[in-house]
Amino acid sequence: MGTPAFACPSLEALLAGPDPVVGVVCQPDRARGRGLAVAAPEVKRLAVARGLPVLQPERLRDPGFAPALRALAPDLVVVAAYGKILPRWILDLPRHGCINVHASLLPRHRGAAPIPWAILAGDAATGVTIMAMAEEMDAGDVLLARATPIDAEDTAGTLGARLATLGAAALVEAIDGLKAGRLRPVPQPAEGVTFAPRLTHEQGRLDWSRPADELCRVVRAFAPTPGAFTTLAGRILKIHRARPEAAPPGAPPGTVVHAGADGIVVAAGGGALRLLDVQLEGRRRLAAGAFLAGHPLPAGTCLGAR
RNA sequence: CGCGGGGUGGAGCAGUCAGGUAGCUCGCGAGGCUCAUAACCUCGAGGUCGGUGGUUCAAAUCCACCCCCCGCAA
Repeated sequence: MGTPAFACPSLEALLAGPDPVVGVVCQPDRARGRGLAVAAPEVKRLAVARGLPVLQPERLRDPGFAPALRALAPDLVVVAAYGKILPRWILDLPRHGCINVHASLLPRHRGAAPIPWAILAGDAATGVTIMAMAEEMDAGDVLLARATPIDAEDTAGTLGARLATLGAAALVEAIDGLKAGRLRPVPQPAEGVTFAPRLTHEQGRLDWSRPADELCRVVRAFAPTPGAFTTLAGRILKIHRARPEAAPPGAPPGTVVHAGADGIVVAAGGGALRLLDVQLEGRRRLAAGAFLAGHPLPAGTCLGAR
């Protein structure tokens, strides 16, 4: 059971393994994007390409779903970013239970958005955890965890891709371990629990009164989508890539203190943020130099005015 | 039929409303200045203005249809 791209490497890994994948469950196709075209989730596209049966219940208690899932008779259910809370009856259905691929080192960052939250928190490292699912969200016993350092250039995109791969490998390892009987579920420590709820678009708005290194983390956590943003003359300006640095003294937060091919330097609450890749609403993403060719930014221009 | 912005020399933009010589900031090439330079000055190359059709003496500009890119909202 999984829905977005994060779950695809895990599904691929299962397909490559010795155990048959009897079916795939993902969220329903949704009207999304420009023009509200109906689009299938990434996992469904992969499953369909591999000829797997796909279930897409709107609600898990839809009358047709339970019989359909039971008919697949899974011995084990693997969940990776499915997007719905599983009720008791599903957790109890497979003989070997349900295991989950979670993109953090539990008990840190329980919830829907562990990857951006790890970046926002300034964590030096994060990872994936394979756990035996319990009713409480992301609180199940840990079977296996694998860490990866968070690089200063990492974005939610790059980190997510890496964790998806790491998660797939850990999943295979965990299943092997379970079959060999050498994996023992370990309860999560009571200390160190944090929560990583879904991010709202508004949380990507850069508050220039905040320190530059914090703003830089927001940029990385929101990249590539939905993107951190500020405003320029009332229009949304997305910031795709930026770097924190020391600020010249005296410039009020949000003020452009330098603009050139080497970046647009904006004063923050502490230090300054050098904008490297930006995108004006309705326009393409551009490097600072290219952006400035058509949108001159005199020093003193203020960003983020409301 | 969700709302909206856009496609103009290699890059980014103006010009479109009030049809009539293709503009700006860069990049590129040549020359000059300079101890020197990514700086500065001069000159230059480079565009069937997304596509098709229509209106017109004349279309980047007006009309119709199509293709592509992007922001918002979900």
